[in-house]
Amino acid sequence: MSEKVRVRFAPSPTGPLHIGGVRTALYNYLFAKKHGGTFILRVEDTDQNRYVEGAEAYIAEALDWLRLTPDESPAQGGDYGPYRQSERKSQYAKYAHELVEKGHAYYAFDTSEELTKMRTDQEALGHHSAKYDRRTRSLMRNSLTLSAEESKALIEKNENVIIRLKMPENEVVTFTDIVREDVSFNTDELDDKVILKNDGMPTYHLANIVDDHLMEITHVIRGEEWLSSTAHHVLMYRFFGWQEPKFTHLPLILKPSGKGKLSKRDGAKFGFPVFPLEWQQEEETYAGFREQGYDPKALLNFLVLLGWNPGNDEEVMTKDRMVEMFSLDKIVKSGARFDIDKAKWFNQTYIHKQNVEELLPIAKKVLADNDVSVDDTFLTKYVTLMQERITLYPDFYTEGTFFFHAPAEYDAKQAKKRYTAELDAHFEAIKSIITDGNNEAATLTDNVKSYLNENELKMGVYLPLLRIMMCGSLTGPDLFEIIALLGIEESNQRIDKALVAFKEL
RNA sequence: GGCCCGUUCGUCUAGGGGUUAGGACGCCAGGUUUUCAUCCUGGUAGCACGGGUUCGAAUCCCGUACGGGCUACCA
Repeated sequence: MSEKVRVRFAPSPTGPLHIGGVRTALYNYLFAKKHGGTFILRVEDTDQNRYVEGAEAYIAEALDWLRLTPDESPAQGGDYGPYRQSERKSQYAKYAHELVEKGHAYYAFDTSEELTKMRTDQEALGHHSAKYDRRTRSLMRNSLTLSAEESKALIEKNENVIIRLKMPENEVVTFTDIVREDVSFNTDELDDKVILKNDGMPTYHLANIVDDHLMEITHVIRGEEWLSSTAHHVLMYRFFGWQEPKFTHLPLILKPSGKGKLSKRDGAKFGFPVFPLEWQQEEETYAGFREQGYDPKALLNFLVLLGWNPGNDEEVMTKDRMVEMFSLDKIVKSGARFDIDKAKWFNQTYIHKQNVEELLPIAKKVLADNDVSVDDTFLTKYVTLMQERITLYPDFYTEGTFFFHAPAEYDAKQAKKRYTAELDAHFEAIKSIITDGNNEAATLTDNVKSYLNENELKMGVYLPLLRIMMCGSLTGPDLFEIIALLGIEESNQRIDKALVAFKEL
């Protein structure tokens, strides 16, 4: 690649960043880093009606959490700013006018009522979803149908004045998409898209290509929903005489089951997040991966493989490795269904691979959120014990609650199966072993096991019972590690308590 | 409806004229673990359909079906 790569992630601040948007950002980021290029965040806030307070901050925070840090952005600036389209408003009109002058665009004055009427009229004639195009524009009020004087007067009145792109007649527009290769559209099928709105703001189509040109974007990597309007974009580049960037349209992320692309409400419906961070809007809370205890690195790893592969069997990759392996031509063409089980597996795998030291502050916070505070020595041992038993970070509490609260109830079925009052004397003996023995799990294991052996007692009876006494059920890490960590006093108390409770079962 | 894009195990995917169609998640079984989980081993399951082209198609072509996107003064 001879020119310096510049790519942008261009979300619209109309709500929280969707997981598909995160993947788009990731691919842009990886491509930029792979080629030593620049990753730009540009906020496309040209629609004031859809602007949502806090959405831009959300996007920035999400990218930060995922460490997808832009090189240029509204927050940090750059040589091609401003990076918020609302702040670039004054620039767009002149480009729209340039297109009018060149005969590639025209003014239109139709009210929304007139537009609706045209569509229903066309519908009556048997034309479904009629467009404002080469066929219908002659029926409407615009600078192509009105006299120059009439148009001028209407433009000066400035009511319902917009600029539309004029689609050429019967031309085949072909562009190359890196994923899909050649894609063609006939201009007769394309509508005259509005490029400058009545409020003076550009629509996406104009703003996007003007900014991409001004910001010297070399590669446009965006969702497949833009594929259909790319012909318009390409035409505009040609009208302006600008070099067009290379296009890559990403397959969409689909619902885990059923029809359509993954949407905002699917999170609640399927019971998993579709947003990186939790988001609240109008009394509704949308779950976030961060809040549910996903590691951002694991999320990224899961996402990178949803629609791309490194060309070999590698799955667990660091971000550096992703950068190294990334290439646009390995992007898959078809949509990918979102599978939360795989996301969980990645998260678990990442937790297993982490150093205990990295996990310490995370576990500490999870425990604190559950009103549990522990000292560092305990925490280190606890995390070491729990690390391989955890899928999501909150499991640091839920998988080990018995460490912090003595069991309130016991697995009656399993206890009854093994317990009789005759066993009490031996549990008293085990208590004294715990009391006498040093506090190492290994020593405890040896001492208790040799006691059982010497007295010809069954391990399969005493050990499960001892576990139920400590944990309430037949789950959890190594029994003697638990006892060692709980300490002599607490362990013995649990035995006493259970011995009483077992008789009631 | 029209235009555009797509279709390999349930899911993510590799493979692009000759492969026992490979890997991963999930699921199932066995082993390890006094338990659960982890871990290890094995198994399960797929080329949407119909026509061509070819000695030979999952792979190339056409059609059909199905899925997706777009069809706003939204992005």
